[in-house]
Amino acid sequence: MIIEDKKQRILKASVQEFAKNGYEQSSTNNIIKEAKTSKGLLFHYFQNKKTLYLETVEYCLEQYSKHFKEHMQELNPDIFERAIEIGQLKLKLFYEDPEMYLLMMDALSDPPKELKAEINKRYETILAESTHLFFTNIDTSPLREDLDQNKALEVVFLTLEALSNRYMKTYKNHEDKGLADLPRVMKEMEEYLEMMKYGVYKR
Amino acid sequence: MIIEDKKQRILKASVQEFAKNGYEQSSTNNIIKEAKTSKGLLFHYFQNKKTLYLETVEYCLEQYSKHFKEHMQELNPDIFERAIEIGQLKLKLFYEDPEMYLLMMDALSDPPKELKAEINKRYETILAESTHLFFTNIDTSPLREDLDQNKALEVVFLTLEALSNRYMKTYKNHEDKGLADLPRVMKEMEEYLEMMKYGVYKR
Amino acid sequence: MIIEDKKQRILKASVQEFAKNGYEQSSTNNIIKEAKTSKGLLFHYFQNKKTLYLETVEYCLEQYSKHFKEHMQELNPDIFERAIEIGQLKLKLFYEDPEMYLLMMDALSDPPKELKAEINKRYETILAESTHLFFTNIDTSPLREDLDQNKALEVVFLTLEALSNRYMKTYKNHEDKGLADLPRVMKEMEEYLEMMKYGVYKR
Amino acid sequence: MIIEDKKQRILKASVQEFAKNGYEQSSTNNIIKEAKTSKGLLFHYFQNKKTLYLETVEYCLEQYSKHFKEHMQELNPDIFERAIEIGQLKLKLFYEDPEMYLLMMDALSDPPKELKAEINKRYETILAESTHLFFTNIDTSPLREDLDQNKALEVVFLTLEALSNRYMKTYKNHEDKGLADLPRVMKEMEEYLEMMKYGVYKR
DNA sequence: AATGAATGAGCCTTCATTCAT
DNA sequence: GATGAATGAAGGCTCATTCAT
Repeated sequence: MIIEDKKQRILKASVQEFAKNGYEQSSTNNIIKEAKTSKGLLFHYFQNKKTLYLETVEYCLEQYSKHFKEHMQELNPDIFERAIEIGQLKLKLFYEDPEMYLLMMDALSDPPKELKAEINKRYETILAESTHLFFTNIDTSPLREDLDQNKALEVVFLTLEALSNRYMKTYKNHEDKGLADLPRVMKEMEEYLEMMKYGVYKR
Repeated sequence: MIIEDKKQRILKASVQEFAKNGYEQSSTNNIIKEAKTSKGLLFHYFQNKKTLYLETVEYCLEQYSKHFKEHMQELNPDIFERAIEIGQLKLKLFYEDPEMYLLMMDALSDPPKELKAEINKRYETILAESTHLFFTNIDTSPLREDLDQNKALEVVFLTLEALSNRYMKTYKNHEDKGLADLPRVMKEMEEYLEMMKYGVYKR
Repeated sequence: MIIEDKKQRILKASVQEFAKNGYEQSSTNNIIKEAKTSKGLLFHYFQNKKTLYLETVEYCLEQYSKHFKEHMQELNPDIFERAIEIGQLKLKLFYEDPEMYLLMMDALSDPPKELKAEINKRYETILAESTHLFFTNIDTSPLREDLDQNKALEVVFLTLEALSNRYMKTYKNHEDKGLADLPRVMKEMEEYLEMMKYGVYKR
Repeated sequence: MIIEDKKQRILKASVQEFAKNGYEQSSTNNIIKEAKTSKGLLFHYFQNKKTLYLETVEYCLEQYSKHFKEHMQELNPDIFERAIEIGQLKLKLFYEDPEMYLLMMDALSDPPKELKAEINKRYETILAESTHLFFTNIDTSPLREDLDQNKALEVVFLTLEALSNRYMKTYKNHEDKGLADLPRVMKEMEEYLEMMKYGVYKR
């Protein structure tokens, strides 16, 4: 703990810096200033910027999945209920530490091209698992029978993603970094999912 | 024409560089190398990197809206038909010059921090107009009456955006820069929109 | 006249720019912007920056000595009266066009080292003449006999110079470029010279 | 000592470069070439050119006032004796390290526009003190009673300054950088002051 | 006469990384 | 483990000057 102090501080500072500025635009100088430590030490623990980024992302992911597992209840077989539950959980985690969440998302969905190969290779299992989590053991009986079932499930997934992207972009664009109130956002999410459920047109 | 030669080449090279690397990570060195011209000339035409970026984006937007207007048919009052038409048109424009399209999108949706204010100010009208284009004179009679109508329309818009984002990301992530075949993508888009229309659950 | 229009404008703009920023720090870009003409023309009339500077200084000197001769009265044989007259005249010329005066002084007393040789060679006659003007046909009879006469005269010259330097520096340091009122400055000058007088004159 | 080696060398080289070329015209490239070190190190110690200049001037001033205090004797109450003593001391210091002295003088009397505000603020106390040193505890009894006493003292100060300016300019203009022999210059200074003396003193 | 396109050297500054202590 | 001195390549940008038109 005490011995890990400095390394921890570097990691924490890295989360902030990378989340704010992205990989290339982040500076190890800023990081050590924020972490109140020295250049040498940073490169002693993490051989180079790449490694630092990779381990920072790894650190975020560990935190994330630890919390995720803690709060994860039994999965609801109804795709919409499940989407709401997962969406709510993600929102809660985002609220707890927005920078950590943002960095993780950014790293996974739009990694620095220098590291794309490495990151993709490293996390394809995780990504697959998390997708699996969403789609597995779904009760497909309420689905319209004339639809390609995979596509039907996927459109729910897609909508959830779109909402989350939009919300995160809103957060990033605001200077004050204030968070919209959680219940309102959850409400909105449910409304949109509801429309997916039964469509927007009369039959 | 001949006189504008070099300036054009700088602009073209800028589109490529900025689309590929983003604002900060792009290098004027790369641009002049690509445009086969000199540092001095670049800064003779464009006072600084900011201006170069701004004018490059402007150039993309002009090209885009010129083509857009050319191909724009009369707007269909049915929201889904309209979404399909607009979606198809955007896809076609994207196919014609993907980098130009990407840069424009990037600049508008996630501008470099340093230029955010300027870009937002400059294009808020355009953005408003293009949103207006989507939502104006829609026949709302087929919409379910128990829904908030604005939200209903918006969810269609959101879905279209989500699909387009996903598709663009796929393009960007592929090294070979091959384009998926157009008809297939259009087909997919229609399927997803269809699900929005009547929902994914039985009634 | 009309044909010389542009050349004149370049010259005028050069006076301003060189007076404000000195030789090296001045930019031909600023000059053509101020003169509302083109790069090409500047280098057509004046082959290079050096020549431009030299001719600008020459232009100032011509203006200066033209005015000087116009207003020059018969020289008073009393060294103090003469100092006052010359001092007043210089002050008046400075008031008429401060930048022109400043540039000229600067060029002669502290030329850009690249041009030092050239300027010194070109103006040593003028400098000699102007010094001669001060010292020639002085009535030395009131001077204390125990003094080296040349030194006695020179100390008057030196005092005049010191006052003028101090005044010019004051002008340059003020942002607003306001000029102290002329009569007050002349009064001050006379007071200082008066003190000198009893030092070098018999009683 | 050993550890400060490179920083010292940069400082020394800066004194030379800035004294020779002035602030804007000096190049950090020249400085590192002279100091036989690297670009990176210069900006590691001094964040930017401004800071480098400021710290270089500071360094000169420290050296100067250290030496000044060391050699300063009790102040003579006679204004001319005091002027001679101070003049001699300054001359000696100038002889010991002309570039250092020149840079300091230049920075205080004609600072780079960009830094004028900062320098003035930083050194107004020093300037005030050094002026105070000249004028404090003067025996005014030998002064002519018909004169404004402050002006009388000031004219002595002004003369000393004028002489020193002239001498420094002579030094700067000579390519060979040879120094006129010290005793001769001191002699000359005394002669000029002597002439002043009878102007402001009673007989 | 008049324009401004075109050039490349040079400017200050930032950066990730290495290494001696 | 911990520091920060040291490096040089690369960044955006300015400059005087030339030249085709």
